[in-house]
Amino acid sequence: MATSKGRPSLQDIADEVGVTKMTVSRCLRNPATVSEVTREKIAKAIEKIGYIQNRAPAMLSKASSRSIGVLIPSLSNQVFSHFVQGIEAVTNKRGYEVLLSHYGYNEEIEERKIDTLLSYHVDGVILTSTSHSERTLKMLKTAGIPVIEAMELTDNPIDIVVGLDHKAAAYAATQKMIDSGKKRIAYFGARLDNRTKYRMEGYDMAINDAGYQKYHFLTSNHSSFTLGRELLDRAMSEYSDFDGVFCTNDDIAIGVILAAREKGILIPQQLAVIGYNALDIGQAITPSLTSVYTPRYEIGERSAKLLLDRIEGLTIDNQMHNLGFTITQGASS
Amino acid sequence: MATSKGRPSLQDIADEVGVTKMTVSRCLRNPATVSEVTREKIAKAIEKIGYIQNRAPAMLSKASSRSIGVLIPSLSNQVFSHFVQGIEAVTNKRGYEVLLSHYGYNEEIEERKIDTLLSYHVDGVILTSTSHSERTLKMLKTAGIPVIEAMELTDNPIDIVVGLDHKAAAYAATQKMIDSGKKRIAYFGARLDNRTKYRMEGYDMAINDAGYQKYHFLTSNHSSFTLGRELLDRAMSEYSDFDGVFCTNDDIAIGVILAAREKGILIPQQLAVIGYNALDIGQAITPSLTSVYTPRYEIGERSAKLLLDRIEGLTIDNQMHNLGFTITQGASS
DNA sequence: CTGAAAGCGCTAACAC
DNA sequence: GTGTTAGCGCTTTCAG
Repeated sequence: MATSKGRPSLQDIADEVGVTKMTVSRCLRNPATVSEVTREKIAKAIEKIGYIQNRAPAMLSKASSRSIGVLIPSLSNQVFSHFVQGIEAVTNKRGYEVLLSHYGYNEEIEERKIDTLLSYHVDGVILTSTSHSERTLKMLKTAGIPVIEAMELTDNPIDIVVGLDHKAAAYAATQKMIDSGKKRIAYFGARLDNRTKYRMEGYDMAINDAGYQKYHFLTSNHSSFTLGRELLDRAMSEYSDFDGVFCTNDDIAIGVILAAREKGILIPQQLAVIGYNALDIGQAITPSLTSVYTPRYEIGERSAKLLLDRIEGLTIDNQMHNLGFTITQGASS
Repeated sequence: MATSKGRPSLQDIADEVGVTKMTVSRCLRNPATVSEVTREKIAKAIEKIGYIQNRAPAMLSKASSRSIGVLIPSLSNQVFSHFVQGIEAVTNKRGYEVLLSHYGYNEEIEERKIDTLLSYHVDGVILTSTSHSERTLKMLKTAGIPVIEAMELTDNPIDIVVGLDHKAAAYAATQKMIDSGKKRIAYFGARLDNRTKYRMEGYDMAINDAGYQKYHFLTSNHSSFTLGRELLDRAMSEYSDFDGVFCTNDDIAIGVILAAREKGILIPQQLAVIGYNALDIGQAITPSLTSVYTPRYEIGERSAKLLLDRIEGLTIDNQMHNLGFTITQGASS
């Protein structure tokens, strides 16, 4: 009976203890259903043999895998790090595992990664975008598992959406600059993903409402600190009398502040700067950065909670969860 | 025959086409072994039905899962983002999937994550540290799969190690400062993980060899820009006449430069600063940061290559792969 | 509280 | 080029 070759199985533990693998299986999932003596013997045997769970059979039977898939666009952005921490705070507590994938803001890669996650029979998926390829949508539908779209809102959700209104946030940030008396405000954008587009729309609307002129400076390059400098140079060579910049993220905003200081431009007197996401580094520079704080940890938590609730069959009251934003006042505006 | 309830299976496609699932299975894994007519019919059926792969049976049979596990300590550090990109460049090309986990520099979490990865029957694992819990080591041994330890070197490897000599790199960086005439050089360290310790040892050795005095300023907080400022304040209140700082990472170094500039300290004349990792932001500030470039992308590539080679049964010539470092000369030293 | 049997979906090995 | 059979390791169901 003892298999004893290759990776240990429940049978190996059962043999060691002198019961059937069924008893061991029960003991692992619900210790209370096994007598205390047996339970202790099994625990010792598992320790001794070094048993490692095997998820394959559970996946094969229609049983749930107690794991969820999470897709993030980038591995080097604190925003998504906080987001995942929020998710894991919930999954840890409720006994689920997270399978993590990143797709570099690329819909095709997203599609491939989702394919892989589904092949592992995840019980649900959390996505960090609201636009997906046709095949992605079809696969998710075929899989028939709950899906959360997180970070941004949409009128056309797959199912549940948890995020914030980036357009409104950008509107508020731009309006704040307008209120402070700035009249020639530029928008610096990088990497043309959805959220950047929403932010630009918010900026556009605020500028329009004020009756001012729009100035877009965009690049499809990945955002970075040096990009802020480049965009500032470009903007200044085309128009010299800006008095404000709303940047699509903090990295660019920091780059702008650093470059502006070198050029002797006074911030915020000559040029007000507002960023987006309110990352730590904004507090390390002088002047400290005014930014839009996005509650990504909370978005992660809420997303996971709703997903697990739905997986476990609870009914969700509403589909759209807007977790808002706040503007953190720095000295740069 | 038609199952048609729940997720589509190979049988559903087989029924649609009028062959057995065996033919479909062959067609998926090795299209050349199936007639062209059948192949096309199967492709259409898969498209129509929306078949999603199921990895569970393959895992159950002793077949390889064609996936590897990768453990990284942090989700918000460009270093590991580059590292994973290097890995995926190789796995994509060779048809493997990556299962990603992060453990926040915590050995216990690493242990749990490895447990999970093994439960998915990954064919191999890439770790980003060389110190692991007893149980981690036992599990990896029991699983009997190839393991790579990446990023740092060790005398006591599990199997293959790919990385660089952080102590030597730190020694070189410190020596460079000494060569430039600096005599009172401090070390700023955060989060006391292995690599930070190696860097401190390199610093210590260089300072000792020069016959100078060591000055350690450490904190176990997570590294960040604001930390650089705090460490500088602490250092200056205890000793006022530093002329150089070697920082355990670029974030801290940037924080130091920004704070020093505010205090009117001239860099590098009054205070030379050297960082570690040579991230993009070091080029965005003035003065640009001198730093130690670590070839993490290449480490990722090499790690993946060696792991897949070993998985596929090739013999690996040597266990220790030192990929070196270079010092990028900025204006801060 | 514990055991026995069936089956999840796929693939390796062997026919034909 | 395609079909048949057996079995991976666990859980579900039904007995005892």
